Amino acid sequence: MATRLSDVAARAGVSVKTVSNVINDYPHITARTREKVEAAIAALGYRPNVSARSLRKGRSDFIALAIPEMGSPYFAELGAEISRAAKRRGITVLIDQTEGEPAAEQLVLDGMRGQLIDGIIFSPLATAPANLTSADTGKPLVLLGERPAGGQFDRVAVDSVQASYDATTHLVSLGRRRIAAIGVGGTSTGAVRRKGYRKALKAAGLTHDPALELAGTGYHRPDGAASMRELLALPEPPDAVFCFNDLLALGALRTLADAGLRVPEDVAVVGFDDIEDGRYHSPTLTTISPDKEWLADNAVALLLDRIAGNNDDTHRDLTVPYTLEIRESTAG
Amino acid sequence: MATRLSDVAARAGVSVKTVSNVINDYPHITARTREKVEAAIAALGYRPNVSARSLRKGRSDFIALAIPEMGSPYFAELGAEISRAAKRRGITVLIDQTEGEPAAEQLVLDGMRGQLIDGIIFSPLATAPANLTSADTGKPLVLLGERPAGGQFDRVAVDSVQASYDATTHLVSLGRRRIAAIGVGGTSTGAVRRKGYRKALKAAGLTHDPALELAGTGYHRPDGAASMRELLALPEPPDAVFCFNDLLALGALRTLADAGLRVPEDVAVVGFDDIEDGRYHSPTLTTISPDKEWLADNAVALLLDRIAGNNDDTHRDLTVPYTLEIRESTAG
DNA sequence: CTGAAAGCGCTTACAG
DNA sequence: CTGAAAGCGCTTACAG
Repeated sequence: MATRLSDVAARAGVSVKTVSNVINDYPHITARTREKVEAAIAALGYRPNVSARSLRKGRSDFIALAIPEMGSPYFAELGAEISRAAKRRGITVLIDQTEGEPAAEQLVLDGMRGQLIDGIIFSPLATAPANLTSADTGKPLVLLGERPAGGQFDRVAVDSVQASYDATTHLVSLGRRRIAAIGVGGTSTGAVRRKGYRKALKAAGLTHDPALELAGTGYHRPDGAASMRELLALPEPPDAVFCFNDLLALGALRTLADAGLRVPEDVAVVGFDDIEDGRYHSPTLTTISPDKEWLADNAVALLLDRIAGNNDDTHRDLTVPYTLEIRESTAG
Repeated sequence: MATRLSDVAARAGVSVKTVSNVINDYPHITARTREKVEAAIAALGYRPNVSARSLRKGRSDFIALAIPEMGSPYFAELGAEISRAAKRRGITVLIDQTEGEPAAEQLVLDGMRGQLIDGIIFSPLATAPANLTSADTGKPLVLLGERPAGGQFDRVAVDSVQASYDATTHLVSLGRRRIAAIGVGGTSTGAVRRKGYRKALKAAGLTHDPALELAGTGYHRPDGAASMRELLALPEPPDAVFCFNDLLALGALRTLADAGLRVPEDVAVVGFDDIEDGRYHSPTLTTISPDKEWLADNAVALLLDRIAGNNDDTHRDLTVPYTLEIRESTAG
């Protein structure tokens, strides 16, 4: 039915081994032999069977990317970059949507893929560090995000404390004094970014007001919109808001527009992620812009290095470069 | 090294066949045997090797989704829905980013996946119908989008002519008379949506003005922004714009904001896709909203039906339900 | 229900 | 360079 290696060999008049050598770019093939084999491959439309290859070699050249949701712009953009970075290296990426559910994340770690993948890039949301430690994937794993890896795994992440410090300090430098934060709850992202936020307030001689720190229930536009409504209902509303991601900021901007408030005159807004929406929103959104291409490229490179067998015990922790992009939402 | 089926069999004190039967939910297993086997699986942490299974069965329970780019909101949202729909049925989705490049699309069709996948859901951009016809994937294929399938393949798509007619007619009903269109160029999407646009103008007794039909170079925000700038530079600028997707519309809104024009008072804007950004933009975006979950579920169901062996010759063409969501960009 | 065996399509020592 | 053969881990007739 499907053409096999042996069919190609027969047609080219060479051994199976030689065809395999050609396909895998092994040395010691004369140009003439290579030509013959390639002609036979083309004539038969032969494609190697990856299941068979993977079964035999124990390597598939597939890696998994496990993210909470691919419909969310930050993860969509990141997934696109990681796919590209992998493709450049001849690797295919399988994307797992965990929806942030512990069970789904555990499935990923348990090797749900049935030994098909060679390694995994994992952006955890629900899984606690303790569980991560016990996760015996048996495959190399690179962590994304602020969740501390406990020195167990390689990790690639923005220095969120410093970035949040910068974002908040920017608002301080504008003369704002009642600076709120949206997204402090739940995840470790919230905790880490709040740390930088508070640090900046302290450095500016401001005390943080618990009433201005909103947790919300998630990191999406509706959560930002709802949190902003709470802030506006305060006896003394804020004159600036640092949202812990752009989606929250976009939701907050929507609430401010509905309330007829001017941005940045009445309330200045800063986000985090630099997703494309923020660059076209009215007003355009000031934000922390991590270098996503750098992130993707280094995460893939790190993983492939481990897959290739580099197992030294010094687990690497890479810090993603970022910039603060000042746009209309803070600079009228 | 890795535990195998035979290890489980040995530990459970049963035959390899019995373990396989349990794993694959075959009948005629006593509860007691099943328990023993499941205990052994749990104790050993056994996971079936999908490469071996796929090699033997000729089926992997993997399908591919080939889209131009996963970083683009519409495709990101659609990909998320398709992943979910597939997961519900025990199927895993591999996502291929073609970047709309002919070579990449051809690779997909040539079965680059090396017979790993059971079928493919394909959203073509560059590949012409003629090439599609000749594509001998050897696997079931479901087409997405307006590109006519020529009766060759199953297809799931919005009735873009009708939807564009509705969008344009909505602008007419607002009393607008100089209604521009952005995105008429290049792709078959542009051609089809222009058809509906012109039809609506004609039905309203308006003639279409070539100066108001902008092709642009793509379907992203910058393209929409640039096209809108061209329209504003016209001696007689439009009083409404139908953008052939939301990204174009969001770019156009940005240009209008920069120009100090009011939406919808000066210019009304309609998009197509209903991506989440449009629901939070200021102003919120009126748009054609296809039922993405319906689309995803039916595309997956159609493909799995073919994979299961339904090969009747009546190729199916499913029409995705949609609504016109009227928001601030047309209803002040 | 069980057990022994073949075979899916590769890669890889092995002997030449 | 070639050729013959083993084996990756499954599933599946086959005989019982």
